[in-house]
Amino acid sequence: MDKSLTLTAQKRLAILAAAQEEFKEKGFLGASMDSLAKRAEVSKRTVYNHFPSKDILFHNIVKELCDSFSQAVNIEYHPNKTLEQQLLTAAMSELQLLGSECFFDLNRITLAEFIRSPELASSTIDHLGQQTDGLHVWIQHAINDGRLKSVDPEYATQQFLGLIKATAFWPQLLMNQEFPSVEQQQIIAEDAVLMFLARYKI
Amino acid sequence: MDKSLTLTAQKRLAILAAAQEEFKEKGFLGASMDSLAKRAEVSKRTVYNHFPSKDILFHNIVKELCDSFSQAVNIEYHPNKTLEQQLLTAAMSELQLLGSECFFDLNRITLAEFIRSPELASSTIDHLGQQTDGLHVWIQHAINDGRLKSVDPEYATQQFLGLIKATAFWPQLLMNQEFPSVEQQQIIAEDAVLMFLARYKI
DNA sequence: AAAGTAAACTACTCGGTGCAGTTTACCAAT
DNA sequence: ATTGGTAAACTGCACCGAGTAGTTTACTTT
Repeated sequence: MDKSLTLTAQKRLAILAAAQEEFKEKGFLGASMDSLAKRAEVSKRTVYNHFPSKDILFHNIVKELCDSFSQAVNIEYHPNKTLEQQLLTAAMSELQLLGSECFFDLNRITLAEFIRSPELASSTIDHLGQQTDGLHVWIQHAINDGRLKSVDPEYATQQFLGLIKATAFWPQLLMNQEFPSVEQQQIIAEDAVLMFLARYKI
Repeated sequence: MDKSLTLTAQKRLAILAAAQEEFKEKGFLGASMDSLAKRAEVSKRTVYNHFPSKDILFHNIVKELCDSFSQAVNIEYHPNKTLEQQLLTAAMSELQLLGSECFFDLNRITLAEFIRSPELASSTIDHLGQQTDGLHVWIQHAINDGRLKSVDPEYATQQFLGLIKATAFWPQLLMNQEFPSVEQQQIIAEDAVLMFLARYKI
């Protein structure tokens, strides 16, 4: 039971874990500090010793989840590889991100609040940076290299990701469909690449 | 002020309008019956005379919004028109739906709750039917007619709509970006059609 | 008489605090 | 190494003020 962790640290972890569950299940408003404390098997007073308020606890959870998948989708432009190959890699790595549990949890927790309060959204997005940045930079490079038609890279990125998320993100988030299998992911990625290049490749 | 409406009916409309605002701003949990009644300039008791509970009022709002745009996106397959032409029409009409205020309000109100509680989602979706049905039937027809590659129509529909929603729905819902102008809509629709047909046209 | 009204009221739940008493962690002295 | 002491952390409980959904009452308007 010791696990080489001071008891205080154990409690803290228990609180964070319980808070994550609670927020995930009930959202920010629905979550209750009493229920959360009970779930963590910790006195409510202890919760408040670690985190002064519900808001601060919530932001800690969000930040924790953000950091947990800081390995962004980094795609680098290689002039001597085919666009197909590079984009396919990007698509698969995006799919892996979408399928990862921590990323999904983060979205499940935050997006519901985003819809209601945009100011919360912006603060989190600032902290998160742009995980899509890699792709839109890649597109810019490909355009400069004369291999893609001139197009707003942000817009094209949205299209590409939208194509993937349409089948591998929104249905799972909104109607908890199951995440596509690896074979299905392959098809989704290939379709996205084919469609995208059919439109923009020179 | 009379407008040939019985006073009871006027109050009812005021309540529905106020409830819509309240739910839209604060979500189901955040909305308060007291605040709602004040907003409608109506006694709280009157609210409860019309709607026995908060849940029932909420479902009435959702149903009302659903019905308000019952004109679904109906696209019919015409064997002697070009696929481009038909799909473009469908895309534009989808964009018009996405841009319509009542449709957007419906989503703003419901999707946040959907993310949290899938069972609520399913009941509403049942009542809503499938606004995408038109398109997926169209795709099936085009496949049977030998003009599109064989593909799961549901999947292809998701891709097509995902392409459009990526720029004309999710950004507006989550980070309240402004809705694209008519010219931008035209571009979005054309891009979606071009990409889609480049992938699936025979 | 029917419907609407304000206001008080019930029976909660919520986030957050205060406090007395217990447990843990850690450091020093034996 | 065991002891003892101290400071910090944890506990449980009562409590606060505010706010919730929903009800009741007593009164007014139409």
